Amino acid sequence: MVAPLSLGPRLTRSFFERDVCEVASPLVGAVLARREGGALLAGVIVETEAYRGPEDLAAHSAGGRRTARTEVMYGPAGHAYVFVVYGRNWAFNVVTGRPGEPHAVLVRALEPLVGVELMRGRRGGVPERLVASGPGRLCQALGVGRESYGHDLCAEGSPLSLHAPLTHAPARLVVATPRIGVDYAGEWASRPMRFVDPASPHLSRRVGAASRATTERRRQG
DNA sequence: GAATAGATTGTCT
DNA sequence: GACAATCTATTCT
Repeated sequence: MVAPLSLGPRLTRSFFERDVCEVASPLVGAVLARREGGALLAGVIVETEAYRGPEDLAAHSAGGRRTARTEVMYGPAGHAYVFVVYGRNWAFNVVTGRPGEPHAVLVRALEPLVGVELMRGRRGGVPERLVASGPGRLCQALGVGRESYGHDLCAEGSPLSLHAPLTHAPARLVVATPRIGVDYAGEWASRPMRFVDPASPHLSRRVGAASRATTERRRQG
């Protein structure tokens, strides 16, 4: 009997209270976990995007827009912002910064780590590299939906949680690129606010060689 | 492998 | 009524 894999310590509120890019970058390599009754599902984050309302025209909180949907972004950091895109797909974000700053990090892709077969089954038996390689795909794999809206990811016992990188995992390369699907956002569309591990086969999109050369940097594991 | 079209529904005007 | 921080299948090379 193999001992269950133990996740790293849960990330604390102060981790999320920094600038949104200072959170989005080190989240690459961190672990997103969900507990469903007895089952544990988890994956290593390999792709994130930072959204910095109100000035960021790509953010739902652009221009200080404050509605029932965006409300949680105006609250304290470390809470889940979940929304629907294109009718059928859910997307999972973490609120960052200080209360009143409507910032959030979109988690776009995971490397399945725990509960892989359960997640794969939910995704129609697709190859593992497609199990959580996109915002909608990872929500489907983890069973994240509207009921996760506003959950406090830092609270002890919360079914959704974020954890520090596994201690024995090798350091990951983190590359910044423009964000996906925000062409309507003017100059904000080209800003390097998407953070990926370019070596991962689990990304929603591969990273081009050009952006790799200009923006890559090493991060402590 | 790359490009394209269609699906489908919550949210906001 | 229009649109969207996407996904999938299909149709090309």
